[in-house]
Amino acid sequence: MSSHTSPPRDRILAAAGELFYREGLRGVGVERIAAVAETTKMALYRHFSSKDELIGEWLSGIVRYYDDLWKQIESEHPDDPKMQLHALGAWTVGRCTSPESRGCALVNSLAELPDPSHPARKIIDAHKVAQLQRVEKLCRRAGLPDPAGTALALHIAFEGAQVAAQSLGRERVAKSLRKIVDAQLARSE
Amino acid sequence: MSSHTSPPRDRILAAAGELFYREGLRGVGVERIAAVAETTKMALYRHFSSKDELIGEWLSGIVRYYDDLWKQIESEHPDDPKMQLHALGAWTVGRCTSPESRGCALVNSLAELPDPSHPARKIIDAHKVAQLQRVEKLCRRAGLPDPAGTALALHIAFEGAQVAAQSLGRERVAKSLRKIVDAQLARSE
DNA sequence: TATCGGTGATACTGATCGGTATCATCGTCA
DNA sequence: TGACGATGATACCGATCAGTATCACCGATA
Repeated sequence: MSSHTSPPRDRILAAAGELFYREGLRGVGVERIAAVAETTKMALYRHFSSKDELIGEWLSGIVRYYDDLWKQIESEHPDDPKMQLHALGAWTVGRCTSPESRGCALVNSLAELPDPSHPARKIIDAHKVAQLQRVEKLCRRAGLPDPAGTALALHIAFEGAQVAAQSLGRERVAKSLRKIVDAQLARSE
Repeated sequence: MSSHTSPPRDRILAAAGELFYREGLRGVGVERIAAVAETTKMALYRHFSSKDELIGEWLSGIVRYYDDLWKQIESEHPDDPKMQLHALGAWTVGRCTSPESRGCALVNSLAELPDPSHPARKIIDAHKVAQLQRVEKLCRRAGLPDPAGTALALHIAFEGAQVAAQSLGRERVAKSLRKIVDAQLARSE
C-alpha cells in the first residue's frame, strides 16, 4: 500500500504550492499541507527546517519555472525578439483567462511579506527585476524605440492585467492586455 | 487622564487600518489593534462584532475615501474630463512614489481573501468595477477614441504601477506611469 | 447625591499555530 | 536473515489566535 508516485518531499512541495497560492501563506498551516501531501507534519519538517524555508523553496521553484518559460519561448522563436515578446504576452494573457487564477503568486505573497528583509522578499524582488531586464533586452534587440520605457510599460501591463482580471472579468482584461502588447510592439522609429 | 482626542471606535478603526495595510489582514491580531488604539480588546468587540466586520468597515472606509477623492477631483476640474483623468493619474503616481506604500490596500487584501463569497471580497470587487466605470465615463466625455478600451488600459496601468513600484523602484515606475497616462490621454480618434 | 452607560483592565475559553519527541513500520541492501 | 535509513502515526509543547466574562471606574445626567 501507500504506493505514491512521487517522494514525500515532492508531494509536500506540490501541496504547499497549491495551498499557498489558493489560500495565501498565512491561510495555510503546515499540518494541512502535510495532509494534502498524504504525509505527516514530521515528514515535512524532515525535509524543510521551517515553514519559512518551505515558502522560500516554493517561491524559488516558481522563479525556476519562469526561467524555463523564457528558455522555451527563446527556443520556439529563435532570433526573433519581437515574437518572443509576443509569446510572453500570450502567456500572460493565458494566465489572466485561467478561471482558477488568483493573480501572480509572487505578487500575492508580497502582500503577506511586509518585512523587506525577509529572505522570501528578496527572491521575489530579484525575480521581478530580472523579469524586467529580460523584457528590456528583448525590446532593445527588437529595435523598439525607448526599450527601457517600453519594457517597463509592458511589465506594468502584465502585472496590472493579472490583478485586474480578478475583479473586472478575465476575458475582458485579457483582450485589453493583448491590445496593449500589440500596440507597444507595433511602435517603430 | 486618558484624554484621547477621538472616541475609541475611531481610534480602533485608524489603528486597524494602519496595521492591516502594513502587515496584512492575517498578520495582525485584534489584541494588537486594541493596544495601538490605546484601548482594549473588549472595547473593540463592543464596537465590532468580529474581526471580519472590522475588516469590512476598514475596506468600506477606503471605498468612501475614493468616493471623496473623485468628488474633489471633479470639483477641482469642473467640466474638464481630460484634466480629471490627469488628476487621477497624478494621484496614482503619488501613491507609487510614496516610500511607505505597499501597493493598493484592496488588492493586497484580495490576496488574503480567497473565498469569493466573503463579504469583504464583494466590497473590493464592487469598488474596482465602479472605479473602472468612472474612468470609462470620463474617457467617453473627454471624447477619447475607444473609451471602454482606453479606460481599461488606464485601469490596468494604475494597478500594475502600484504593484511594480514595490520591487522595481518607485520613481522609475511612477515616471513610466506618467508617460502611459499621457500617451493614452493624448490619443485622438 | 444617586444613577447609569461607556470604558479600561484582567483573566479566561477552546481552537489552532509552528515546531518537537517518540516509536512502530516498511523497503532496501548487505 | 539482519540492519539501517526513511517514513508514517500520534502525542505533545508553548505561543498565539478570535472571542467572552467579570468587575472597577469615571463622567455625565438627573
